[in-house]
Amino acid sequence: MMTELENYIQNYFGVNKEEVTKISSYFKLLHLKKGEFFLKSGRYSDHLGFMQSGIMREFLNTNNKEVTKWISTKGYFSVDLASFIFKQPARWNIQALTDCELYVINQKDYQLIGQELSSWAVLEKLFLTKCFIILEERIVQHLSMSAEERYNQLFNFNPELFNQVSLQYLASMLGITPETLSRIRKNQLL
Amino acid sequence: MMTELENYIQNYFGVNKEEVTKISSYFKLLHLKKGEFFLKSGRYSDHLGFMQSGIMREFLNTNNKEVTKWISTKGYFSVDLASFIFKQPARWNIQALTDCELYVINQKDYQLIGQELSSWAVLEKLFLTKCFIILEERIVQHLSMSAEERYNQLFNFNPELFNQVSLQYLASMLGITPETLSRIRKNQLL
DNA sequence: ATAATTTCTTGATATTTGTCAAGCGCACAA
DNA sequence: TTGTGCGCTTGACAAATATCAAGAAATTAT
Repeated sequence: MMTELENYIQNYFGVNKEEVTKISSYFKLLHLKKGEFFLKSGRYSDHLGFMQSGIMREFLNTNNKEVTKWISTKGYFSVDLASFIFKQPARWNIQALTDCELYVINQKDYQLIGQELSSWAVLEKLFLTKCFIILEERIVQHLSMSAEERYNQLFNFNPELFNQVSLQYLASMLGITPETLSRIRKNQLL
Repeated sequence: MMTELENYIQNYFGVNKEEVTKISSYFKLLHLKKGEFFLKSGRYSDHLGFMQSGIMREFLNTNNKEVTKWISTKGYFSVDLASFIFKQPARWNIQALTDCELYVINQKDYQLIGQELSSWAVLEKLFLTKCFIILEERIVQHLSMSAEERYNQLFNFNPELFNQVSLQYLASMLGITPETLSRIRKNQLL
């Protein structure tokens, strides 16, 4: 049976089975208990994670406010990209909201893949571009949509999230207060 | 004398002179008159541009609203990344607000660089990551800052912009109306 | 099961931001 | 010069969202 990671690489990047196996062999399975941190702000993000199961939250603290940037579920990569690539101290906290299974690769092995797999540069490019596009889409949403529209967008994209994750975190990720989210949701019922 | 592009590659990516010259030889200088489009939404973004001089605006139209994503000046790359990398129709319009000088490279030559320069994969990774980080920072701003705070951030980062670019575009880029920007600026004087 | 704690909802109110309409000022053209 | 148009500002008002406080609901711990 294939892991989520293998599925992802094969489907998203269109890589053949052999290479998929090769790539995924560099990753190791990591279990995180609910509440544990995959990364703490200020540390170095020296592992790239890919989520097999569970839910994680990426957030930071800034002028007394906690900002949730993203909720990751099955099929997402999890890393502080700036820290991982540029070897700076991490800005983000990444915490498990439930027990999680992650496939992780460390910096060193990540470098190794690049040396051993000629096709890796292309995959890496696609991966980074995808990360960029996701953020770009969110910027557009903030520049052109109301809180309610952003909520609908997120809800339609991933309704289950709202049963699995504390609403305060989703509110923060949408850039609104929990009270406003509560009222928007009430509105949607009418 | 070095071009902005060569400066950028050398300083930002820490590449030696020889490689810098090699890389920049793939780029060709392109002149754009004020008002001309470097890219139109729906077309394919088959050129990556690097700005030597002038100002360009990246925007799209969505439900009767024009959204300005970014104003590019000297030292910025200009491209619809999703279109350039994934070969999709472009989402963004890129238009010259003033006469512009761009160093451009087409898809084919871009591929070639990768094949001829072993170090290219690393540079590409850094480039894409930088693009990502810029957007990530903007997301954080929208999740945690008021319109006025975002204005101050942008103004402190690049005050000249407000003398060179129509305020309505800067308002759009900040995610606010021109009226609100006008009032914020009035406030700042007191 | 019960108590304790946290999260969610609701109401009242304040603040921020948007909308619409009018007027001002500057640039450019006839 | 004198319009003409466009972008910017201002005012009055409306809508969206935040804040604060209280209570209800859900979750967690004892």
